[in-house]
Amino acid sequence: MDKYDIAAVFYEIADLLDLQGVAFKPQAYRRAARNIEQLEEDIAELAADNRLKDVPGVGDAMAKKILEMVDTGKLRYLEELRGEVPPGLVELLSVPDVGPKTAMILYKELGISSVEQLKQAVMDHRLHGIKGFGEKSEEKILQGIRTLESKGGRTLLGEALPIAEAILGHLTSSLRLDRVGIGGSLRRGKETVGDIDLLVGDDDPAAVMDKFVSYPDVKEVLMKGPTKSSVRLRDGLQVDIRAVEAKSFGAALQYFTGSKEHNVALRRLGAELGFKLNEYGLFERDSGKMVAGATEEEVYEKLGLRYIPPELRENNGEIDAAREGRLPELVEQERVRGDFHVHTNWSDGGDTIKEVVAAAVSRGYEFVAITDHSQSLRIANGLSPERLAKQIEEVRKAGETAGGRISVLAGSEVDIKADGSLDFPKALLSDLDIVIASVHSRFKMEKAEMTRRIVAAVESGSVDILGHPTGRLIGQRVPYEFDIDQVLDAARSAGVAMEVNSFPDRLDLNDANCRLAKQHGVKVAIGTDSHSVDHMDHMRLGVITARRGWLENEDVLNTLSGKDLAKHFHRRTA
DNA sequence: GCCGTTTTCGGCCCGACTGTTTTCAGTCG
Repeated sequence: MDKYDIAAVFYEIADLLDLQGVAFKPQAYRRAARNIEQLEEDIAELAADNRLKDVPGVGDAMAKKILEMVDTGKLRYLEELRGEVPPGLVELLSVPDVGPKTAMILYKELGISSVEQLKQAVMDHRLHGIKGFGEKSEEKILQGIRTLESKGGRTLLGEALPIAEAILGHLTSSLRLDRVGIGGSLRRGKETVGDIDLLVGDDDPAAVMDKFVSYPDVKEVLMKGPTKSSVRLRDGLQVDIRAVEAKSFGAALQYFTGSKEHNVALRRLGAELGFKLNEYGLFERDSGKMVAGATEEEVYEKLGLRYIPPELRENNGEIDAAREGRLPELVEQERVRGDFHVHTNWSDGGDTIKEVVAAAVSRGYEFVAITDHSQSLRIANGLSPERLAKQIEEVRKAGETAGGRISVLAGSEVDIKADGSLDFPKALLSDLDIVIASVHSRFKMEKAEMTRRIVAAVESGSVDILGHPTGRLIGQRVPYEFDIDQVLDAARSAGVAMEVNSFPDRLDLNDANCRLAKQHGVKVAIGTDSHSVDHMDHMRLGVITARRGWLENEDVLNTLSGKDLAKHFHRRTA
């Protein structure tokens, strides 16, 4: 069993103990599970060295259980617990508004032990007679089940962000709000979010709550109080808002941005320094005196830390780095000088080369690469060698027309064929300014074969960027199987960059792999993979993903000036 | 079940909101 298996066992134990009404132990198991998941070292090795108790939250009892799992692959204690709790009850906990207490009552009173049975019972109004359950309870639970069924999944960052911004616009259209912002996983830039969290610092919160629930897209008001409200939008997305006094805005923003793990670590640090940290501020424990809270910056400062950007707040080493002054200077959207990956109506894009160039100019870019598909991708109207040669001329002309305002790069997103060869002859590729190579077929290859295929393209001498390197589509398609370390090593030797494809359902490389690329000494090139000029705004999603991967300006080729860029890609051999 | 400048027992984050309860329990974040 690896660390994830062991953590999963502990999470399940926590749920089972919760259902039995056991206090405190569930938190202890969850805390240990979280720390086990984040271990850098191999847990079997820790076990062999008798160092399991070095893991925070793991004591004698849990160390023994981990040993048993490492040795036998099972845990008797878990089997026992499962025997005491009807199977299926854990599943009930996934229904919003059903917690351990409710789940146990439902089982004892009505024998319910699955979501399906619960749904049936609610429809038959069988919850009615039970003490503590009324009409509203049934309605709420039914709503919860419907939510679970319809939106079991999460919402893409690229979808949630514009919605959050629209709601903020609605609030500020008629109210003068000094301090207002997005919190939660959306602010941290996670690739998907479960809901949208908004925060307001204002001394008239009631007006904000009224305005909030009047947003036109609201389908249902889940709760509304003087400082806290929740709504569900027509598309099923839940939005929470919270209001605090202006003097607490920074502390509240920090608190509601999370992550939970980051906050736990931060509060612990605060406690060590004699402070109490909550959503209202940072307080001296003894005197109760407030020492920070209006801004996030001062909260971090008083804790002896450099300001930690939201994208890093995952308790992945950022707190130590902030204390020791070695946080990365993360790449910034303002430093992005161009887009490496844009399609036009020559293949499957919607707009002309001229329109793409104009869109790039209007975004203040210094360069834009025209990268249409290659001949094998028939479905996308991929270019034949002849058409590509013709397109290169067109691109050159567009560049001249644009004058000195922008450099227009002639490029291609060339297919990596199943045998690892490229979809255009080498001589033609050498006429281009920039070549992205991508896998678009035969996704289900065996791992070693796929690795060879991609490495061959990287080492071809014709490629500048590996396009959407893992091929995943968020929530739809898993990455293809290949050895990413091997590909990154080859890319480093060949001077090939990894794309961060910023299309909302790709974000490929993802955050963790961005960090991995940097560790391998490989640069990253952000491309929007735009199929219409509107898509070019997705650049920010790629930047956020790179930031979550701890990347700095120098790690990201989009920050290079046109001149340095030419130098960078010139190394490609013909 | 873990942890300790509160150190081997007694805490463990806690505030907001809802529904049904007539003073509070349960859930969520």
